Order: sequence, then structure tokens, then C-alpha cells
Amino acid sequence: MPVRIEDVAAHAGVSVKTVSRVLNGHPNVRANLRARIEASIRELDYVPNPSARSLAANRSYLVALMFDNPLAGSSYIMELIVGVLQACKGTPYNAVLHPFDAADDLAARIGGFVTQHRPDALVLVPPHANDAKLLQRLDELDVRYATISSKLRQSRIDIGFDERKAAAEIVDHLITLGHRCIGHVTGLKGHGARAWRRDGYRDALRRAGIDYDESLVAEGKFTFESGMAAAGALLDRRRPPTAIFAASDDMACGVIRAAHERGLVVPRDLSVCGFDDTPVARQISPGLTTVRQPCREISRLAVESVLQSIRDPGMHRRERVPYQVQIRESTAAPRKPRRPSRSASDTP
Amino acid sequence: MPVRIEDVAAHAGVSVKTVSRVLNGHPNVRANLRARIEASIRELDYVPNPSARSLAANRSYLVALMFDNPLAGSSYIMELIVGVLQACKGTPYNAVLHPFDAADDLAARIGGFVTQHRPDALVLVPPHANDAKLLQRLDELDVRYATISSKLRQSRIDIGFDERKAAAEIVDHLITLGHRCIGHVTGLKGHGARAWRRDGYRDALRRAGIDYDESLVAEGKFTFESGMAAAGALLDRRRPPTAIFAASDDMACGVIRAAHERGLVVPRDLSVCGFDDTPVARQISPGLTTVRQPCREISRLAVESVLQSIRDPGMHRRERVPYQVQIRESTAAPRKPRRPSRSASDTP
DNA sequence: TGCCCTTTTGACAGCGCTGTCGACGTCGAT
DNA sequence: ATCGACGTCGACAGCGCTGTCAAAAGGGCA
Repeated sequence: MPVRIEDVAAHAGVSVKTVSRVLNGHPNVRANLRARIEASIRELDYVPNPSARSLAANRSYLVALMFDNPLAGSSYIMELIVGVLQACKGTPYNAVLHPFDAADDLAARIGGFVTQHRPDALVLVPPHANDAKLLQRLDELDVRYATISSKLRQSRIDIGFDERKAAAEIVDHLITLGHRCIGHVTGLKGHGARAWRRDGYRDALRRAGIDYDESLVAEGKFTFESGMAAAGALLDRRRPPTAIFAASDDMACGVIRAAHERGLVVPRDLSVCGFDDTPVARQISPGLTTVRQPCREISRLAVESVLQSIRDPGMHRRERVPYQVQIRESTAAPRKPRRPSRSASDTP
Repeated sequence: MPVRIEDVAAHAGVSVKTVSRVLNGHPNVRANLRARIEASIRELDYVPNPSARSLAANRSYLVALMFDNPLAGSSYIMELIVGVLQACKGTPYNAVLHPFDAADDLAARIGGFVTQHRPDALVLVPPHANDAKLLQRLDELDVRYATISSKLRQSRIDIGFDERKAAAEIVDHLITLGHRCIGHVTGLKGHGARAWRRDGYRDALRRAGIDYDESLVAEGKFTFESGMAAAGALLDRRRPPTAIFAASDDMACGVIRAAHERGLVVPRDLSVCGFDDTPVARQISPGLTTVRQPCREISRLAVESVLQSIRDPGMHRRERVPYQVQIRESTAAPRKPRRPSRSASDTP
């Protein structure tokens, strides 16, 4: 039923092979011939059959985005997906999604996965992107991959942004507002994001000459509940922080919940900031001050890079894309001035 | 490099064709032969090459989920995706995602899309699922599709849930709490969800003997901003409602923002409920009372059904899956009793 | 046992494209 | 003018599987 490469060849008066060359952007086709063939393609509305292409060329034209299964539903992944789709648009590549339990031994199972789906390229996000054994196995299997925000040097193609600098910048913002006692809720162990964001927090304190107080740092796991629990511990201290920097928006929401439960009003009694700029940051009241993580751009670049690396296997790329600090209403100057003596009247 | 069907045939001592029959679940293979072949498949770790299959069988083994482009990033789509992936797991089918601007004339462009990607089945969500011309064109092209929450009878396979009943139920909840003056923020015109949820709102009022007041219904578009604007209008009325039912969680968040801006505390001064149970409903403070829309199950059923319809073209299916009303902290009894005379003291 | 009909199995072609390899044309250097 | 080197193009086989169709095997009945 549909038009085949053969029809195009006949229409343009050339061999099938030459049409194929034009389709695949091969050099060594004279310009006028190329133009004639391209015209025929347009005229006949020809689109190559992906299955036939895959079979003959022994490529799947598939890019697999692998992500952690329990995280499915997070807007982070959705944003990444959008970027991946953008990158595939206009190429013969298609995106396929593969949730994988991080609990499983992925390094062991990846072989089966690859022979089954034969993706031409993989895009890995944390925690998979931080799995050294997995990356090594992929190298052995000679499968191209790009990582996103991996903490491993091992990955030849990695896209991310300077999370440490961003974290420092947002903590700077709190310091500029006048906060001196700033709590931090960390991310999940093993994630690069955890260390980078915490280090940024430290950097900002150091620059401002504020002592780093271990007891102001509470363990989180990037989730709402973990943020709530961690904030509870911080707020129940004898001398609670006037501001809390949570390493993710979800956790920041948990912090706000914990504050509300204790009768605190944000930002009057507590400034809160998050990280990621997920949709909830905009929708919560007050709007959450946070760092806009350029997910779409990151995954778009990751896909573009990894596709490029198919042609140029030796390729390396380590790109940090620009981010943006989003100041909203959840951060404000602390209520009490630093010297408690001045404000005796405001406790009723 | 990898094992081919030929290897399996040799190992089992049968012809390639018989192995193919087993792979595709054809009848007319004697049980003992089938068992032997299945054993060989397992032993050799054989997985059929999808491209070769597609080419020979003239099927793509692709299910396309088409959604509206600007909506990308919504957790609704992400949930649907998860369901689609679940349904594909264990089948030879793969899911591909296709964002499409609803603004474009999809009915005209779908032909090109289909010849390009050759999906075996489509899953359509609103607004595409409500595009009569699109569905008609798909029928002409003989492409199987399933719709999700379509308002059109035309669709032979549609999965959804009883949104009208669910809306009535959540408004019942407000009435039971004692609210009599309940506002409603509608969804976007053209969506079935808009009409169903508004009708449910009306049903509940009617059952409770409360007059339907047109001026308590404000136009929304399912987005945060539209909810905020609509709530603003309702709250600035001479006699503002004591509760607002927004037709989506995003809009409910907008309602809460509008309330905050007017110095109102939720739920003390205003009860708010939403619809969908997106992640934000859990993370916002106070937690949002809403209806849990079983997205994953819906899309999973949609895919299962549409794949089934490939074998049985005459198939019809119109399934309503169970939903759940999620009561959280954003709804409470109204502050002032209905008779204003009793409460003279509480205005300072 | 022999016949016919049904069920089970296999030989073969071909899906639509690309890789290989060889033929031909073109150009510059000798 | 001759030759080689390179650039350009086409014939052909074959990627790994399934559809078609015919052959073989089984089964019921006379």
C-alpha cells in the first residue's frame, strides 16, 4: 500500500541504493542528483519503513530512557521525557521508556534487556547513572549511553548543571535576607545531588562566615514524608532555624507541612526553600523559592550527545547547563532580629 | 551474534515455521512439540528480533499514546504513561509517546503520522479523544484506537470512571460538613470532564435541596492560574461561598492561593476540594480533599483493550473503573453557622 | 484395511531496506 | 595521451522473521 524506496528510485530514475544514500545523509552523491531524489521523496510523500531499516542496518533507532521504578510519577521524569522527545523529533529515532527497580541488580540484568530491545542508545538518570557496575557492563557490551547528573567520572557523556553552585546561591539568598541559623534537609544517600547540594549549603555558610553546625543538617530522602520528618527534628530543637533549605521541592513541601503543624507561618516564622522547581513549587501557597533545574534541556542534550556518539565512538562530553534561582514567597527576612534583646514585646 | 529463530529450530529439531507458531501463540501445534520448543527457547535464551518480526508480519508492535503538547509535564500524563508501560510489559508491544498540539488540525495530519510511525494501536486522551473528525479519520484509515474519558459515543473502546458520580460525592461531603453556599470552578470547555464534574456538583445540590445558583459557578481551564482567577471572582462576591469545589487539583491550588491573598485560612474560612489527586494534593498544606482518579488503571485497561481489538476488530468496550474520594484537611465545617444572628462576637 | 477429511508440520518466498563490492566516470599528474 | 586515484553509482545478497501453500500425519468411519 504505502510508497517504497523502489518507487522513489523509479520516479527519480536512479537506483534504490542511491536513494538510500540520500536518506541516510551519506556523502558521495552529486548535488544535482541529491536534489532530484529529495524532490521525488517530497513529491511521493515517501517515508522509509522503520522496521525494514532496522533489520537491514541492524539498528533499532530506539533510545531508551531508563529510570527508577518507584520514582515513576515524579515530574522530574516527565520533564526528562519531554526533552527526550524533543531530541528525537526530526530524527529517525524513537524514545522508549524503561522503568527499572533500582533494588534489582541492574548490572546483571542489563544484558538481557539489551538483547531483547536492542536500543541504540541509553539515557541513565540517578540512581542508575551512579551505578558503576552497570556502566562498566554497558561498556563491555559496547552499548552507547549518556548519564544525567552522574557523580561518576566513568561516564563519557554526562549532562547536568552545577548543583553545588546553585545550592550555594540559594543559601546566599537566605543569608542576604538576614538568616544566620539555616537548617538543611539532605537528599538520599548515594545520589550525587545529595552531596552537591549539601556542599553548596556549606560553601555559602563559609563565605558568610557562619559556622557549619552539623546538628542543623537533617537526613532526607528527597520525598515529602522524609522532608517532613527531618524538618520536625530541626524545628523541635531548642533553638530552631529561621530558615530551612531542603534539597528538593518535595521535601520543602514536607518542611512547610511540619511548620504548619507546629503553628508556624511561612515565611513569617520560617523561610523555606527547595530545589528543582517542580510544578508544586508554583502551586503551593506561599510559592516556593527554589532552583529551576533545566530538565528538558538536560535530557535533550543527553540524547543529542549520545546519538552523536554513535557516529563518533570516542566522544566525550561533560556539559553543565545554566540553571536559574526562582525567588518566590516562601522566603523572607527572619522575624526576630539577631539580637533577641530588642524584641521583648512581640511574644504575647 | 545473538541467537536466531533458526538456532532454536535446530536445537528443537523442528522447522523454523513451527517455532514461529509457538512464539506467536498459534494453535495447531501439538502439545509435546510446543513444550519441547519452549524448552529450547528458554535454554538458548532466545528473544525474537522485533525489527524482523515487524517487517515480516507488517506490524510495528507499537502502541502510541498521543497527548496534548502544552499539557506535557502534567502528572496526569505521567500516570497514564505508567499504566501504558505496565500494559506493554510482557507483550511484544512497546509504547511510544506522541505529543501533539491540539491547536493543529490533527484529523488532517494523522494520516501522515500513521504512515510514518505505523503504530498498531493508538490511545487518545482528551482533548484529542473528543475530536470527532479525528476518530472518524482513524476509522477510515482502519487504525485501532482506544480513548480515555471521551465524551463521544463514537469511540468503540473507551475507559474512564464515573466523574459525575464522583463529583457529586465530593460535593456531598461538603454538604454533610454543613456547607450550603458552595462555589464551583469548572474545567475547560470541550472536555467531557468539565460537564460531568459540573453535573455532579448540580446533582449533589439538588439532592440536598439547595438551589443551583449560576453565579456560584466560575469558568476555569484546569490550570492553576485559571483557578486562581475564578476563585477571585467567587471570593469577592458580596456573599462569598464557604466552600469551593474546583474541577481539578491544579485549580484547587489556585483557589487556595486566591484565598490566602485575601487573608482567608483554609479550611477555617474556606473549604476547598479538588479533583484528580495529583501529587500536589498530598504535598500542599493543608492536604487537599479530592477524588483519586485511577489513571494508571485506566490507561492500562485502554491498552489491553485496544490490543485485544487487534485480534477481534468488532470489539466494543466501555468500562468505568472505581474511583476513591480522598478526604484530607482542606475541608471542614463552615465557621459561621447558617443563621448569622448567633455569631455576633466572632468579628473583632 | 482403506478411504477421506482434518490437523499438524515444513519449504519457500519475500517483507523493504542497507552493506558489500565492483563498475564506471572524472580529474589531475605524468 | 595514458595512467592511477578518487568520487560516484548500481547489482545483488541478505538482515530474521512470517505468510502462503502444499505435504505429511493423524483419526474416524465403512
